[in-house]
Amino acid sequence: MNSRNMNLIHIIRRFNRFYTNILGLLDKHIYESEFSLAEVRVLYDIEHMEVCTAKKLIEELKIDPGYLSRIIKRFENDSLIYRVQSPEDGRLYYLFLTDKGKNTLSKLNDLSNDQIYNLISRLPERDKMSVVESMKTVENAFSGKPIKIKEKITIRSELRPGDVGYLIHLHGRFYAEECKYNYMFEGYVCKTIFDMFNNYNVEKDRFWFAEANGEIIGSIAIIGHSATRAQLRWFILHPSFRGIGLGNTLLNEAVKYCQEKGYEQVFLETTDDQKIAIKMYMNVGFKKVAEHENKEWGRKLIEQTYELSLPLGNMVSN
Amino acid sequence: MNSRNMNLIHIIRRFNRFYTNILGLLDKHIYESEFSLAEVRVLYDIEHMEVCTAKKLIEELKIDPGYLSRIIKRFENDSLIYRVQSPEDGRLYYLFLTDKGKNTLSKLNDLSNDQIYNLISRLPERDKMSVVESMKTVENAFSGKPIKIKEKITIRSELRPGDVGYLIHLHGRFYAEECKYNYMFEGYVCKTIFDMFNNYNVEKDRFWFAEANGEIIGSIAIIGHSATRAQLRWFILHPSFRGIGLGNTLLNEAVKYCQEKGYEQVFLETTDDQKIAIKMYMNVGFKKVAEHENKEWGRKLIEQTYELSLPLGNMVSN
DNA sequence: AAAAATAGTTGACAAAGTCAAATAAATTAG
DNA sequence: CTAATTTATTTGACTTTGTCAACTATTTTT
Repeated sequence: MNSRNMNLIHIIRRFNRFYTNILGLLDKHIYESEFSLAEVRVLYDIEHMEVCTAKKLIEELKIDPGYLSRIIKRFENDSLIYRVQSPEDGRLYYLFLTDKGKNTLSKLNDLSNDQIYNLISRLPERDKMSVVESMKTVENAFSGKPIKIKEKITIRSELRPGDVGYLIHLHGRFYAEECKYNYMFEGYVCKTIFDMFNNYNVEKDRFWFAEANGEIIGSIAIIGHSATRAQLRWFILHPSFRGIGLGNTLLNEAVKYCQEKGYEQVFLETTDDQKIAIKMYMNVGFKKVAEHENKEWGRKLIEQTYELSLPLGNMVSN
Repeated sequence: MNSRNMNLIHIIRRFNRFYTNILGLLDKHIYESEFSLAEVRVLYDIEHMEVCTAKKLIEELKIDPGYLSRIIKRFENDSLIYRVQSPEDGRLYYLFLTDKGKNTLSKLNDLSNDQIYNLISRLPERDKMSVVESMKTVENAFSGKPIKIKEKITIRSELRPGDVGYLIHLHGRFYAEECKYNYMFEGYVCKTIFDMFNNYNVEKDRFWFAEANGEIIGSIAIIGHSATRAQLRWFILHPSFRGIGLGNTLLNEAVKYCQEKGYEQVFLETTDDQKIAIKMYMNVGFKKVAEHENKEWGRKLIEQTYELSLPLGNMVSN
């Protein structure tokens, strides 16, 4: 352990002492409630785990099984939670919050939020940003992975100022990082967006943005070209949020919209190296109808056009 | 409490849960020692306070007087500490570590250091630095010390993929928020970027990006139109980072570059509502040379052209 | 000199957490 | 198919940790 490391260690230890106090301060309201810290964490985890059993809580919270057992018993007596014995495995009991339990937790959450609000509200806006970014940095570094939690992702289809810029940013950044496209690609995306705006109409065109923590992490759009023909465009996902079904969710939203709007033909343009996206397109029924070479973006690529025919009257059948 | 704040609160709460676990992990070695966490903190504080009494420890550690009294008694029995009654005030007892106590604490410290070393040793050097910087940021913010924000901002003039997208994002977002421009403005910025890329040349064109926490929070660019004439474009600052001289820094960089490149005339286009920016432009010597009306972006605006003449041979005089 | 305040101590207690043994259901080995 | 083993949870007995109020000793205030 060299002296540089010792320096880091000292700073980290000081931070730990400091943050222990902050956490203590924030948890004080819990001491004033009828619940212990462990109990609140149990309530919280029951709410946030999809399937919750005592076993899982023991692992997650590193709590003593006997201790937990009694907490659960007390919660059940107070009808904050109820238990359902698993039909497949009689040893397991699934835990659920009752309405009363949800209510109680929600009040505790509100208190907790207030405490944190008090802590940060007096900070100038840019310091808030710095603090939050710093926390993300620490968390990412120590957990070894970018944070991704699917439940925190929201999808909205309203187009807001700044959205298309961010969309271009994502395209420029990740096509360069992953496919080695050059800067001309980002310029090309700018042009497609500009052209779109010249004909933009909320009645025929639609964007969807997936957001996590208030930041756009994915997008897709449908642009109408005629009453029956539309184009699917700008389908992209931040790499940290792939593989969790989010791409399919966006794609399905887009196709559903086409059906509802009565578009009979949807086409899209992509390049042959977008293997995963192409698989997803084909899964929902897109077929390749044309291809040609493109060298504009620093690599030799095959640009491909895919088309999806939507059966007329599909809406009626639903 | 608005939704932006709620987002911050969620991130902070997640960080708190996460860091509670980290702290728990780090404290585990203490559980394996013969001391409780409170006891270790008492030992630590006796060592680190110049003059230590029970009273001070009670205030510092927010520990129960009775509880502390017993801890001190035990420590004295184990001859980890010794007490000296104050000659001025017989109610006070000054607390000191014995050699044995110092030794014990030092071993505990070593354990603690090792734990932290394990935590950070597997991180790449860059991450270690950013973790430590982030911790300092959080600590400063919460302890009321203002964050020296300008120290955390870096300016780079290299154009990277994703940059112009983010630049468009900033324009779309903040011109809408602050000047009520409509979405067409963002489309217009896309077009200006696209046009620029069609003639982009690193020898004549240059971008500067101000970054805080790895995120772009400001930009400016110089685009050459001929050997002697250039345009200043895309000057924008995230509102949270205004008023700290950053705008002038960027503007000066841009003008300096023009001088170095031998541009004799620099012009820029803006709108009459950009009062603060215009003042900055005029401060460095820009003069209004033309104006005309523009209604494209949802408001009646006066578009203005400013021009700066750079004296020939200015470089020589330096 | 009496009353009030302060620093620390003590006893009685409650809350939080631990450990090992017990129970009940599932899985595996023979 | 039964016995042995494993797994999820529970229970009893216990320790540790932390709290509260009453107490002593000393100093400060009135």
